[in-house]
Amino acid sequence: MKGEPVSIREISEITGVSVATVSRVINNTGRFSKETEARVKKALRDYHYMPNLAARGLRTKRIATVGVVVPDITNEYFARITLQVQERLFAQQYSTIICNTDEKADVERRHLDMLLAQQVSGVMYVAGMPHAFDRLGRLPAVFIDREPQAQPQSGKSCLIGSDDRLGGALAARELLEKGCRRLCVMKYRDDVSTHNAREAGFRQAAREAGLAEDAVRVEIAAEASVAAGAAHAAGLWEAGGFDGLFCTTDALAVGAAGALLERGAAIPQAVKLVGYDDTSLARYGAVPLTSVHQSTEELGRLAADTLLQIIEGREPEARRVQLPVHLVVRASTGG
Amino acid sequence: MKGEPVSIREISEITGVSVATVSRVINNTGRFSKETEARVKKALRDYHYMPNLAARGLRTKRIATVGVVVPDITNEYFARITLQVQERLFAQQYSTIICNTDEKADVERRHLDMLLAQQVSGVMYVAGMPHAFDRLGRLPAVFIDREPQAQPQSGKSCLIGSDDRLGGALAARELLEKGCRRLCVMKYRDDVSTHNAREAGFRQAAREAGLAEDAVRVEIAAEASVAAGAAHAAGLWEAGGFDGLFCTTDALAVGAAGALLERGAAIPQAVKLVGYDDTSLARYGAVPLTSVHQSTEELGRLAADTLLQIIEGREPEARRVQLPVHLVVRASTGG
DNA sequence: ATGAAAGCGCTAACAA
DNA sequence: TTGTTAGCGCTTTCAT
Repeated sequence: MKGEPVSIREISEITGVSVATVSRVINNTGRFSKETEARVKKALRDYHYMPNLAARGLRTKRIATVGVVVPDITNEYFARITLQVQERLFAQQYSTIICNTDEKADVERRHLDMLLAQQVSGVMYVAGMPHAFDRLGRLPAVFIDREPQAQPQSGKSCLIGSDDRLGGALAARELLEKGCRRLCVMKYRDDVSTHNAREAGFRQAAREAGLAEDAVRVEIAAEASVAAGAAHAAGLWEAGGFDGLFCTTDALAVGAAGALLERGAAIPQAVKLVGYDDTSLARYGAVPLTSVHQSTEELGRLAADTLLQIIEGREPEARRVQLPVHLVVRASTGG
Repeated sequence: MKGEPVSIREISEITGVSVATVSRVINNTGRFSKETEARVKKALRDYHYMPNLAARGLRTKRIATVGVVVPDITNEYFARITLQVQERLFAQQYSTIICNTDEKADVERRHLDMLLAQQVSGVMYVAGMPHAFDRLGRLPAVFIDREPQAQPQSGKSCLIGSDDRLGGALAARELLEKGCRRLCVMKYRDDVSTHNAREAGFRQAAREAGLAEDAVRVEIAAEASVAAGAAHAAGLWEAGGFDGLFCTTDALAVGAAGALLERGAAIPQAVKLVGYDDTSLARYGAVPLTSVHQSTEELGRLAADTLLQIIEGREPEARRVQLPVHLVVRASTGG
């Protein structure tokens, strides 16, 4: 089928026009007659010409590839965003190199070095932990979801997120409305902007509903896993109990649900539970989980478009976006 | 932090040796004195030299990048394999471009063209549907999980899979052992090698246990989704019922479980259910699901190593591998 | 042990 | 409208 790839020079020889003209036709730059255009295009097709992207990249110093840095691609929520970003960029003829950091700074650093060596034209951080910024320089970058601690000063970066405070508030209001008074928040780490904002929104809503400042207990989980959720929920329950629990991630909530049921705490009768991200675990889990839904489609789409705008030198529509979220109510708060 | 990237030529000027020698030191080829080596390496470090991969790729006609083609990265099973592959390749200094095809032939074709234009040194198909082979040519390729219909003749490709017949047989034996006699298989499509093998293994085991040839009903789902599983299970149930159902994918099984419970069919008392892939949905779903477990770690690791072997001209350890699978028994078959 | 120089495929001045 | 040419950063003969 496909022997050696044919180069622009061979097309030039075949058609009898110069390589420059062939290049012009390929890139639709400069001028050329309708007639040569037709001849060249025919040859391009007949010989299955494919541009050598390495050569083009070397010459132009930019390549239609962006890096996507994500902590864990097996996390459904991240995967959905990543997929959306990839599809959107692909539609604009960009390829994406997806890099999984496992939340490890040194892995992220190596990935970034590699992306820079590839001369990628931009980097998308999906829920990126704020690590290897020094490497980024003036490279166009868009951050989805999590806010980096130190914005690279270049002014070339944007933050596309959801309204996490609102998400936390929605969770609190749901629990309060369903009669809960002894509230807990189980959040993932203490240094992740989104999870902190969820907690803050939750507490504020609780305060506004008249609860005492210290009425909301907070538990911090080092991992966003089902196992961690179970362990922490067990601890909380034995340490005195509660009637409403907000977990800043569905996986934690699923773990909590399991541990609580095991201990005889009926959901939603004895304890009501709210998760975050509205993943399939929330929909199909043992206890259908009330959860805060973020639009991954919108997030990914907007982030991809914004990154392209920065790359192409246009002014991005917005440097800081907070998309709305909504609550999906299920059995874990009584339907 | 990071200004313009420094080139090999600048390092040459800084150290006073020729670019050729710098290149030799970088790639550890040819000869050079200990002394120049030290001087060059110091400069490399001091000035944060990063090779321009486009230039290198242009010159050597090969780039340490492979494409990974996957139908749906939001599928946990595929994501786990993909992640494993990516990590393994990354450890060997290869980057991966992950391409999501959504099972669409034209999307796959465009991805493949792009990968070829990038001059990737190989392609990994994760559960690839057998489409755009004509494009592949002699490019090293490894197929994980699904068998392509037309093997590219190059002899440059391998198939790394699990023992799907065994998986089907394990499912059948479990159902039979737990007393089921009216068996159904719900499988994903009719043209996917793995799912066909699962069905075949299931039927064979049923036969060997003395069931009549036509005692196993087969239902084909066009999508591997929870919704499709629910719809087909409902149809099957109303069409006459069964007491044992094997779904070739967990998502189908989860959907089936929901639909059956809705119709008053208790699991596992009235109906026993086996899924496939042992995803988190099986572990944490409404009905803990007995499921066939494949080692995604092993699959990904082996596939990555094999692809590298082919790329680097070594003889791959095996052209056709079938890894063992095992059954994880949970409540859906009575624990 | 090291250097000079060619050239990978392409784009972008500059010329004609 | 088209052609000529330089050169992107790197590796790799071929000299020395």
